[in-house]
Amino acid sequence: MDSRAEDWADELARLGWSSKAEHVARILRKRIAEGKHLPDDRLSEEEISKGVKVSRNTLREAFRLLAHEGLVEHRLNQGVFVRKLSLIDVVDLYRLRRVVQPAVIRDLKGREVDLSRVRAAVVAADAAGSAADWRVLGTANLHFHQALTALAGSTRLDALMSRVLAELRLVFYAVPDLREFHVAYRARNGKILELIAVGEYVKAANAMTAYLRDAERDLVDRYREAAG
Amino acid sequence: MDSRAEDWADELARLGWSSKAEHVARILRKRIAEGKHLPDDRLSEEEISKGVKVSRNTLREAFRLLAHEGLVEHRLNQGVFVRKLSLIDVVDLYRLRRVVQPAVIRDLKGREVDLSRVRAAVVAADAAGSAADWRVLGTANLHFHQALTALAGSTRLDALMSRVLAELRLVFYAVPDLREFHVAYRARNGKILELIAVGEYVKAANAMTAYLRDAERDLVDRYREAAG
DNA sequence: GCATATTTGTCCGTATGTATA
DNA sequence: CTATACATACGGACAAATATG
Repeated sequence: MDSRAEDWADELARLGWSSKAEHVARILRKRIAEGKHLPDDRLSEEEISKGVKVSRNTLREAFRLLAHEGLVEHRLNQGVFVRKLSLIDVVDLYRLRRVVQPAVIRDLKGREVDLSRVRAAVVAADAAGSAADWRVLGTANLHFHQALTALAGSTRLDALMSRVLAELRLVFYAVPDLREFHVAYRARNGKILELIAVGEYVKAANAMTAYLRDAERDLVDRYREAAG
Repeated sequence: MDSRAEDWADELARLGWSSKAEHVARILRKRIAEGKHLPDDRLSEEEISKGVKVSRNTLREAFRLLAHEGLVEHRLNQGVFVRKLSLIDVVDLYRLRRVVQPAVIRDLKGREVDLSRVRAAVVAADAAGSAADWRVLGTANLHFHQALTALAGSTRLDALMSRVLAELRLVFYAVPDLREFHVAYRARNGKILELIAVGEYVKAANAMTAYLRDAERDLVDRYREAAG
């Protein structure tokens, strides 16, 4: 995509520490999430290493990290590309979500739950409804699901869902206009939250299952007609 | 741990394909699983890069991969160490398993399932019962759970469980003698399999939940008295 | 507490192989 | 088919941090 020098400037500004490779990975992760690099874009080693001012060796370390997360793809001797997910990937992602997410809800029984973050995500989604960019709404919806799985209280599960939703965002970018899609499912998120709030965990879990099934079918259909 | 030259020879023998960094990562992953590098061992860059005959830069890429999987740990300016899991990690791992694994079983309802791989793992565990090394038995038990989650049919879920169980193996190495532990739970694996085989998915899922709860408590207790 | 040796973190130059115009 | 561009991998270099005596 773009690669003007000033484009990197602000990312470079806050050089919070960790290893340089992690830091660069974080920058790229964010840029991909924001759609600055779209699926199938090549991430040139030279261009980016110049942009973030790290050596190519260090940059390659960062690429490995992202490749491992499934955000970028290594094609041997061709470099790394922003991943373009196949239909198989979409199905796989939803299959995983249908296992994990309803289970998280079901397991809330008997525990005290703090729904504030979940509620905040729903509110944000409502607010984003009028926004021009559907990506804002899409992101809010993803936050809802992220916050929901966080209720399980496992950092590893959080990390998993974070990566799953990041991959899903790549799907969003590979499909033309998803405004309608995100709007349609926003309401259902709110319903699920309400069921949880009143302790109807089984119903909530079932609603989640149904939601995931419908969203998958919908997305698959759109994906099919978009590319192939 | 050990680092004699001939020790690397056989790993080097089959230079199956992929990038060199991936290949080195595979070797190290295997060596760690086999206990050749124990928790808290330092993995010297120079030593290993000499051993597998790759440059330090390439080795560092491999380290990043393993660090990302949680098998090794980067300590700034001290290098990478085989990860030593804390009690918090153990709890986190089991919390995740208690969400995912029973859910996988519950979702088998209405689908045709091929239990051959699961059955094979149980058989292997039985066979390993008389083996001198409890690690063989422990590995067989882990294979059982891996095969079970594979029934969900999601490659990402497989990858997740693969990493979770690899981390769990690190816990095993950090605790003195787990022979008794593994023997105790082998039987319960078999019971779960039988319940699944006759289509009693809910009972099987509950059995899995109970198993995970007991195993966690047991492991945590042993871990406590072992180190701290 | 200090000085030295060791090891990591980072970068560069370069040689080789691979894909694409 | 050749040329070009690029990724892969290597080895060397140096500063900075750490471990050791």
